Amino acid sequence: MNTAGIRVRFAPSPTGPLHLGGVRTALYNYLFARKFNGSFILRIEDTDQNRFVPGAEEYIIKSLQWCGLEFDEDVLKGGPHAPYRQSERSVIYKEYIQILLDKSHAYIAFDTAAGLEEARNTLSQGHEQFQYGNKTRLLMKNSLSMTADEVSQRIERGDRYVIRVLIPENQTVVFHDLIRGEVKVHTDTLDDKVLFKSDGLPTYHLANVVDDYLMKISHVIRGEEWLPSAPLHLLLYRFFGWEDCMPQFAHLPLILKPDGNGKLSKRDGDRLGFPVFPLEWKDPVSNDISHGYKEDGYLPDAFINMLALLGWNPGTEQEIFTMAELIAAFSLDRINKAGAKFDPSKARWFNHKYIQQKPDEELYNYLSPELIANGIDADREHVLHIIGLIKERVELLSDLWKHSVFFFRAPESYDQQVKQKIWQEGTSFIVEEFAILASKIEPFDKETLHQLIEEFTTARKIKMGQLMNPLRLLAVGSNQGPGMMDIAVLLGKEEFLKRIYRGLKNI
RNA sequence: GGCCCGUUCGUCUAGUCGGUUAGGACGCCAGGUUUUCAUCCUGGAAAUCAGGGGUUCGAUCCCCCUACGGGCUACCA
Repeated sequence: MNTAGIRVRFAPSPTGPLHLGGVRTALYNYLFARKFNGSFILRIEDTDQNRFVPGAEEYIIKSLQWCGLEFDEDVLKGGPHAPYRQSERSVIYKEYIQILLDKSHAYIAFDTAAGLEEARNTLSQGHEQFQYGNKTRLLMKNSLSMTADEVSQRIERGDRYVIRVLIPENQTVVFHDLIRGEVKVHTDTLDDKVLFKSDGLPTYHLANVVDDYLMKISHVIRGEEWLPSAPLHLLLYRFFGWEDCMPQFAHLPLILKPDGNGKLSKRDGDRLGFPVFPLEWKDPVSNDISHGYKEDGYLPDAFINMLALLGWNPGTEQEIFTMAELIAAFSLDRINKAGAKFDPSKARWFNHKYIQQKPDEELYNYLSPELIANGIDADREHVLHIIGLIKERVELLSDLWKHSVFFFRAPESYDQQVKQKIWQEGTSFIVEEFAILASKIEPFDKETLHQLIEEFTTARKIKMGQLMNPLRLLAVGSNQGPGMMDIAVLLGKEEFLKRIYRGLKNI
């Protein structure tokens, strides 16, 4: 493969929040670009004003930023092929659609919505659906079926019209997809797609071909939903005479819902309780809030790692990758053909792994705001210590607080199920005896405490658990947490004993 | 309906020159470590490679058909 001048683009439509699949498409483009020292470009495909959603573009940019996918050219920083928002490039498309018109590869069509509806009703024969194409185009109201005079008259009087591609008859379009190999389609099954809408803006098909050409895109890496229209795009390159510099195509498999079949959608996340969006999204119309990976406590590198392996694999047994490792290992030919069902529990596993690896200092940044929000003013060193003890058991960053709260607050209730299991005749007495001895030790550190516990349990002929479990229940309120001695030491002698006595009274 | 794409453990996948006890990971189960819960360690169950035909001494791997699943089929991307 020629790797000189690699340029790829991520081209979302700002019609709402970017979901998992979109992020993965962006990621694969990014990985591919970085691997070959190419350029990664963001192009906003906002040619449909009806579907414009305020805030969506900002959301997309912020999401990708959070993921660590930085663009070389985009709407904010510009670049040699600005503007990068298609709504700002409308003059360009007008110029190019005219070329197609002049070469008779496109034609003007006046059909109204009602007219098309009628055609769909009357021209569908049996099981065959109406298709605006070689069999029907002469029956419709367009520059092919009308005289030139009639056409110009209609235009002059202000009739609205669209411009359709004129699909050639009886040809086979063949192209090579980098993931799927050779794909062949007969032109008679293609319809005369609208290239230019009556509102003066192009449709995706025209805009993406013109822009990819103008922006010197070398590879188009996009979702499988575009595969059926790829032959049309190839035809457009041919009509423009750009076939020799046409980008190579790679159509990615879809991400499917975890249960059943079909494309993953926002609904599945709500239904099964996992986020499908990188960042939280508040719908500007309904005000509905959708969960985001960030807000739910996922680390961006874990999220990216998980996504990278959903549909691609390195051919080795490595599963944990830094971005640099992903860039080094990535290749398009190791992308799977079949769709991948999304597995939320694997996403959690990745996050768990990443949290375990994270330095305590970094985790501190996530826990500290939560402490402040809960009105806790704790010494940084102290908190760092706690994080070191609990991090191996937290799956989500948002669990950091849940797993450490008892270090900052004495329990208000005691798990009665646990009590039933561990509290025996004489437990209160043992605990009280122990508390008296513990109050005398100095220093109150792990070693000294350990020694005391050894001596105490040996002398009383009891098992360690008979002492430790009740202590834990009184100090923590349940059967959770790191080693009991670590907890006691971190709490400090005074607080520890206070909890013991208070607990004995209230349990 | 038409066109296109796909099909290896429940899930993500390895397997790319046809000969493997079909490997790994998540999840699940069991055991061990531990003062608890987790972590961690060990082990286990789990795929007649969608089905049927070929080609071949031999097919997960090559060819064909069928089934099933998915995508597309807008003046949306």
